[in-house]
Amino acid sequence: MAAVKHSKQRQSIKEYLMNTKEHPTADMVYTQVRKLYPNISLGTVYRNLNFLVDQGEATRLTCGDGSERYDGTTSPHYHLVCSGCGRVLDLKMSPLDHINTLAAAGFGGTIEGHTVLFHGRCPECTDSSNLQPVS
Amino acid sequence: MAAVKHSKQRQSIKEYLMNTKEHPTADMVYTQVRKLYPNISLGTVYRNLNFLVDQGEATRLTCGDGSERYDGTTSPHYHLVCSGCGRVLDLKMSPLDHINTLAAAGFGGTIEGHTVLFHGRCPECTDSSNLQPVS
DNA sequence: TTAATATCGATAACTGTTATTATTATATGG
DNA sequence: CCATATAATAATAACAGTTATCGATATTAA
Repeated sequence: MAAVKHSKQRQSIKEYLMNTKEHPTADMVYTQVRKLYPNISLGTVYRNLNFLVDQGEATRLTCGDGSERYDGTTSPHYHLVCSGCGRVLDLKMSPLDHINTLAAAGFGGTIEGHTVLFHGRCPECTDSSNLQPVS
Repeated sequence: MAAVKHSKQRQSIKEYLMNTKEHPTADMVYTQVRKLYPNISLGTVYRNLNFLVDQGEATRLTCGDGSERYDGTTSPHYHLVCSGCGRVLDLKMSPLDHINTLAAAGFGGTIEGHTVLFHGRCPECTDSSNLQPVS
């Protein structure tokens, strides 16, 4: 049954995830939550991020930049990775359900879902031609 | 200028990539190419895979399964990751150019491209309900 | 053939993540 | 309110994938 117990650390990680639009990596979560709980361990951050994803309370994003990112918004939406500053932004567009049908056409198997990642430049980097990562 | 020199190892890696539909990881490439060049180093495999990607002669696929995969087919197409056997398969569907326009609508930045990864079950795993990875 | 240097093989180093373990915090029943 | 059981923690070791280093080797051009 594995009874779940509450912990301040997990709560803090969850609240940070739900209130940020940063799509943070585990290390970014660690940096933030350490401000409230200076003794928190990076292992605790990873363990709880995995826990939250398993519970469906967070989503893991694989953006191909070396480390996984986490998103407290679990409703389906798409992301853009900015080639200027490296940030990951939410895009306001409806779910592309029809592309599953397109993928299934002529394919003998089963399509269960998809992930889409757009790449390009965020509004700031489009305007300024900024090429540097944000600090 | 960095003059490029030919090497049997690189040639062998390139030929394997172009002739397989496996979407192999670096380690899978290493295993294969070692049959022809038993002394090849894993570092050489990584160096040349990166080289080929940089030259536009191969594509890197980030499938979120821990290691990068490589594809000798550089023309745009989409992939399915099978949740049964873990393989990555090509899908026969046309490029979804219109979704870049959808993403750009109401977004202040610039859309340069996208990647799509479908998840589901390959024909074999759909038929057999196989849950084990292929050997 | 020789000289210059790109590439190699071997291996160390690095990064992101997971596993281990003794200790601490949380929940529960008396 | 206290005792007990055990989930969660902090610290740290271990692990996997990848990159960097470096002396030796192979390729190219003169």
